[in-house]
Amino acid sequence: MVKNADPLAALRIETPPATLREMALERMRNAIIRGLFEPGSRLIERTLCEQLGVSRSVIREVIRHLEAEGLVEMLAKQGPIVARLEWDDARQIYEIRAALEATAVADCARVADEKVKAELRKSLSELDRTSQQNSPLGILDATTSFYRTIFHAGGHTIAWDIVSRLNSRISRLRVMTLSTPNRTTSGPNQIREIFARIEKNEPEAAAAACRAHVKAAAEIAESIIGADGT
Amino acid sequence: MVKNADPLAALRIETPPATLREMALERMRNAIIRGLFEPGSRLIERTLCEQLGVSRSVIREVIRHLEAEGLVEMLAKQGPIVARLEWDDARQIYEIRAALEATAVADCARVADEKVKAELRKSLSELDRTSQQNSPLGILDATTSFYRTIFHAGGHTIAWDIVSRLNSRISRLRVMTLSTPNRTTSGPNQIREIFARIEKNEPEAAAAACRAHVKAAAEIAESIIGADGT
DNA sequence: GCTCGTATGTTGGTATACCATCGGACAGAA
DNA sequence: TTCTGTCCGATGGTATACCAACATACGAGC
Repeated sequence: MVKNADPLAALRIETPPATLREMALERMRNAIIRGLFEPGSRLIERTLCEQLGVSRSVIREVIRHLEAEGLVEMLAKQGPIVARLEWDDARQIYEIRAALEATAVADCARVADEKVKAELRKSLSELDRTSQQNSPLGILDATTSFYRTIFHAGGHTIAWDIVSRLNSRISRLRVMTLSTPNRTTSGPNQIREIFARIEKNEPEAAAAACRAHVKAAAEIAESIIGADGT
Repeated sequence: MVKNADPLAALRIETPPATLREMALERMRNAIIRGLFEPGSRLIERTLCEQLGVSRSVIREVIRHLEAEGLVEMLAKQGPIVARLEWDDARQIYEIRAALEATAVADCARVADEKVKAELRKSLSELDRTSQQNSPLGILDATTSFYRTIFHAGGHTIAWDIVSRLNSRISRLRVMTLSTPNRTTSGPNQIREIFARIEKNEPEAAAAACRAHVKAAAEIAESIIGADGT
């Protein structure tokens, strides 16, 4: 009975996470988030089969998953389309984000040790790099990594799942928001402010900075979406 | 071009929402929420096929959906099982609920008109009836309907989706919580308190009452789960 | 010319077939 | 008795086949 002795744990052969379905899910989700498909455009199952090189069973199961995530809508008698985003939905999403992120940031500021702060600094430098390159997608990734650290530091794994999912629904909006001229500098500055408060372990101030950040993003988003109606 | 003239809207033939998949999804979700399957128990696809009278394709797509909802977990090389619930997850869920429900309740208290209040009263009387019958499932339904009204009144449809989904993940816990001896009376009393504040349009007080309600539920849940480790 | 009916192709819904892998039972050897 | 090798049933992963419903195009009839 030498089972699961800790020193032997390293021997474990990790199961390849490679079912076709999981790979296809990853690809599809990314494709939608990255904006490869227009919102409202139809997702023809057989076409996707060819594009991804898998069978319809796989595609259909992936679509079910994305449907539950809110990235795909089903039109009765017509099939799946890339989910459209009403401004009212986006507004709600920003509100929920503000609530959850502020809580997470505050908790993070309470417990953050040097290790967490170091990780956050790393994300920040990545943020600097990508924002100098004016790369919205890069900024998005860096911001995501910043917040992921914050949520996990405070033990808010479920809230992080929710926020991630909400973010993927407004990803297009976020990219447009980030492409706004002065946003390229103001966004990172606000995030730096959040970090500064976390660094000093000031929960309330950090949460306030976080709310301000989300609010600013929401306002830019509204001006964009109000203008073009997408 | 007489399309969509309002008076004619009633003529529209509603699409029967009846694809096998949707029906199966509903049944399966309910079965899990109602506790017909033990958490951790395996969901054998072919068995479910027979039980529901549909093919594996349908079952598998439903499982994909439930997986994304967090009601089902996939074990590599073993297949789907009913999701288990760690106390830490439940704790997080109660936290998130407290945040979202308090916000919704406050907003509802701001905008609630007589119509909303009447609806809430209806749910309350249903709550009375079911709690006198000592019917946990009935109490759950009435509570759900109470909160649904609140969330929709304040326009928080997305938050409602999230809360519903979270609640389904802790449904077993909720039922156990409601079965706690004094909970049968204390729960409804707290909800009545929330309503009283909404009725008087006192947002802050309503939110506070709501937080107290969720907190109490969480504490009972912790005592239960701490005791039996389920 | 306009309208309606019909044919056809596209598409999603559903069922089934095939395969690799895993787990346990069983048997044989040390 | 215990360990080990093998077999077989169970199970999920994947692919394919079939069907009904819808959309479009086209043609007949007014």
